[in-house]
Amino acid sequence: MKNDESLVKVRTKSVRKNQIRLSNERRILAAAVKIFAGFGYQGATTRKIAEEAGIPKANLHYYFQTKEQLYRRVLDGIFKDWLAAANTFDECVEPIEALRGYIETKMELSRKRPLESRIWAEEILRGAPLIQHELEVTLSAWLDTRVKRITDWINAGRIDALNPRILMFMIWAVTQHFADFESQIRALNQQQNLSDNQFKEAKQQVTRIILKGIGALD
Amino acid sequence: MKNDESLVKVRTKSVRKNQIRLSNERRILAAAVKIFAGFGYQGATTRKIAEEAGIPKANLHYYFQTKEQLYRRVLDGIFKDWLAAANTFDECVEPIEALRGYIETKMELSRKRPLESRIWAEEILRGAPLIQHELEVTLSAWLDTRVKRITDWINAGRIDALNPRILMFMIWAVTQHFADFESQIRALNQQQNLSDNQFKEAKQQVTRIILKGIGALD
DNA sequence: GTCTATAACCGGATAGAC
DNA sequence: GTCTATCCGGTTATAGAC
Repeated sequence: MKNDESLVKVRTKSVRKNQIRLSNERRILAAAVKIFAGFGYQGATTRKIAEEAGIPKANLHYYFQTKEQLYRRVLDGIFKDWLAAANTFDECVEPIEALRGYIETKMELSRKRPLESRIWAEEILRGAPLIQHELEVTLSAWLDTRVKRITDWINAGRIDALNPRILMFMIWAVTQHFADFESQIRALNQQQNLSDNQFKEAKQQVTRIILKGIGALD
Repeated sequence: MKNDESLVKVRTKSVRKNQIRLSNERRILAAAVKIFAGFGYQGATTRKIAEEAGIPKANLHYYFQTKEQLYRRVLDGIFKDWLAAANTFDECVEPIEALRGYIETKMELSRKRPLESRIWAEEILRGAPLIQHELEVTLSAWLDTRVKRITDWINAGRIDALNPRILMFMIWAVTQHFADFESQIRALNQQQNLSDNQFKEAKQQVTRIILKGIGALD
């Protein structure tokens, strides 16, 4: 009897602790995304992140031992989103629909989660010191799969003959630009972020130029 | 006589000093471009820059009182190059030639001076704290001029109806991507930078897709 | 699990001799 | 104009009381 009770207590306590840990980790990770995006890896300080999360700095180090560990966790989350954005691409058979869906998904991602895009961009700018291996293995394999599909479309005469990798680079470049260079776009738009209508127009124009440019609309 | 001699001496000495100053400033600025591009503004240290320039840290501070002043000088140089890249654009009458020339010039700039492109990109990523005003005034006026020309082409039916600003954003995004995301491209190209031939292919494909995409080839 | 205090270190900038 | 030594402020990370 006594044994059972104490077991229950231990389990209850352990569950609650896990909930506390999870909830605190989420708070910290959300704060870290903001601060890393705003100041870069070097410019971000654990003090700023802790302040943003509303906890003492020491608590942050209790949950994430080092700044680099925290940063890696943030990058991992972003990488998963990146790969998942291709779902639309894979589900569609037609080149027009697959590419349109992918471009629109990436544009939406830039609109709704620009911070993550900027953290990714900075990591690449710095030479991808922490994610180089992931790029070479996981992203490379991911890209190969999509390259094959595009090659099939070319062989079937559905789109112009072109280098599929360079097409993907173009799509990444254009869509992520709206997140990564947001401050420049704002400065060139009367100090206003693009309105929903302006962004919709951008999305449509980007999609149309690329699809027409590769002969998918011929 | 004595007076003349001393005047000459002073002038000679002054000229030599100016040459020393100019030559040292150039060394430091070149080193600063490398280090700022490789580590970002926060990650770059005056010690690293001084080492790269082959001088003691104190000398660097003799020529540029603060790290921020040095960084501003670097940014100024980059901004001038950016604006100058539009010369081809302005010299050509035909939309095809003007845009082709501009895209190719920007691609060449990404190829030959990727470090500068990355410094610019990081500054924008961080919200353009130091160059916001230049963007709002100088770059904005620069862009307006090009927007007018594109609008004329649209009205003359030479290219499709589109938002000229978004077209320019697309061109910037795609061309600068080859400098800013070089490490990602390398990881997806068997850990090799694009060869001259690969880059040439990229340049041609980028130009073709955009020109065809906006109906300039119809 | 939380928090205050602090150790250990590093970076920007300068003093002052040469 | 050059260089060594140093100050000062800020950063990561941890010790140890609660």
